[in-house]
Amino acid sequence: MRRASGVVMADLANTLGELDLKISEASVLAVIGDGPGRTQSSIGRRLGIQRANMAPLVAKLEQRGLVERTRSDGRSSGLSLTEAGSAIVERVRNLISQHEVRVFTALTPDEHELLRKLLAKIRSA
Amino acid sequence: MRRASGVVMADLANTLGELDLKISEASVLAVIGDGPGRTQSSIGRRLGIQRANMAPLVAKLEQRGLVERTRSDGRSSGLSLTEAGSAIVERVRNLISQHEVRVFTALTPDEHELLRKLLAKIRSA
DNA sequence: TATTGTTATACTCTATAACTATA
DNA sequence: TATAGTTATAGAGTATAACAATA
Repeated sequence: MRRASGVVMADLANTLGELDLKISEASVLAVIGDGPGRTQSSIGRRLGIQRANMAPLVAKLEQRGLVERTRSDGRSSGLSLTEAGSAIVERVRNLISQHEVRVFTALTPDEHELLRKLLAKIRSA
Repeated sequence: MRRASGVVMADLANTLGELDLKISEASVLAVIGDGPGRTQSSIGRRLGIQRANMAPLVAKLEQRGLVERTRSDGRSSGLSLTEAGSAIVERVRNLISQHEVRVFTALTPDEHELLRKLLAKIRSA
């Protein structure tokens, strides 16, 4: 499992490198795109990224002008995509689609779907 | 996939920690147990560990008295388990069995087997 | 020329601890 | 007390480059 994951992640990392994004960064952007306004802690919990590691990650995305913070609370901000952020997320989604057909070409759609379900069972066990 | 792998590997690392072994170290010991006499480069190729990273790993196992080298070539040695090494490999195999039932408890044996096959397809694609 | 073992090095990912400010 | 953000730090895993000795 570790090695299959390694193969897939290496291809994904390579693909996203084209946009100068790490997998974790692209994931965060995608989550913000799905539903703006979440705090970085909340996004971290959803993605399994720790608070401590979200801080520099989000700071970098903000510095690149992809994400902006809107103060919601004295201690937290809701995150949303800038125009540039929305544009890059669209490109991310396209690249991920290409990546998926490339990596899962050895599997039928049914097998792909089954794999997702089996992995989800393990993740939540 | 990355996160499912993370869950499994975290449990395995924790389990093997009882023997003060990393996953990579236990893997190397198991491969040597399966067929003594291989060189460390050969073992590295089989496990996807680079030559450069095998050196300190094997040196550590040798220092712990688990592995010994038998000069085969002017530049390489065949690796085999010491008595202590054989003993620990047996404990490793038991711990891995326990780990597998624990982690794959959410899957039926058929699903477990299917998962193995799907992952193997991706690995070699 | 190619391979083995080795050292040094660096980057990523992940994890914990501790601190501040706020709820 | 609990939560959000932050900083610093440490442990793994993984990767490349370079070298000596040997095939």
